[in-house]
Amino acid sequence: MNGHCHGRAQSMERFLEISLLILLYDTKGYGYLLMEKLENFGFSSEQMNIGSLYRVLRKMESSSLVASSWEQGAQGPKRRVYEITDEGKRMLDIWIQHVRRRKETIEYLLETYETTIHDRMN
Amino acid sequence: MNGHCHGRAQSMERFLEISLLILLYDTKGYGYLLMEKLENFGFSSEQMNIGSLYRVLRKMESSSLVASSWEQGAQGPKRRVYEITDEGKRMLDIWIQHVRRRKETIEYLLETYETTIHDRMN
DNA sequence: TTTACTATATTCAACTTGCATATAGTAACT
DNA sequence: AGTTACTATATGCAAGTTGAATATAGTAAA
Repeated sequence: MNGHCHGRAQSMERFLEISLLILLYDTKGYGYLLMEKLENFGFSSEQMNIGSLYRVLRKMESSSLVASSWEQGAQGPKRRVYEITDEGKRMLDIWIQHVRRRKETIEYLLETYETTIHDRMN
Repeated sequence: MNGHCHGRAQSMERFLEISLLILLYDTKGYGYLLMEKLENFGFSSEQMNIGSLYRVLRKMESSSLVASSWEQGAQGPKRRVYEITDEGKRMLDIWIQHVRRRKETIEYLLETYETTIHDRMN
């Protein structure tokens, strides 16, 4: 039910979804691997929990942002491998615009903070 | 229980708390007024709900980030007026560092997105 | 006395999250 | 064959967060 105009604008989950869509834009990926790649996006394996990752991937599949299939890796159990869909690309495009606005907001906040503190120092 | 090392790193609520501390750094303020000022920080009065604002202000008082007192305005009912505490300033200082890191993460995400999309275009 | 506005606060249902746990295949060692 | 370790996916539950609606109440003008 979370289109681009409804629901919470930018929760951690939304940020996670966006990161995953970017990672999957290039190449397919499965949970455990994506987990590692997510570190670059600020989801360190300490604070990021694997259960949430699998949950959000299933949710993204149910809303057709990604599609999955089972693949046998070199060793270990089968992997559920995800790839991005056209709908996923379309949604990423929309969500990225929100991220840009969020970036501006953060910049405004930091500037305001620095101005406020600086004025206090003098 | 949310010190600077525990709990969710940057929910909307945390972002709201930081914005409020910055607003209160300069001058005292009360709920209804702060509501308007928050627009600059990306909390538009449409999407921002006043109930959440009052809730978070009370919570911030209970954790000693702000202190409140009742004041009679020019007209209308009394206002609960908040001011920042030393503890609030200390916490803001810590949280701002998190925001800076978050800004970097967002920049990384946007750069990665643009690179990914650009590569696809050629 | 009714309507509108300012102002604060609470309730409730729905959703989100972290943590723990369950399940299970592979692989190495004994 | 049994144990341990590792890879991999998934679910259950308690606690926390949120949005929307509602409650309360003072002021002020019609």
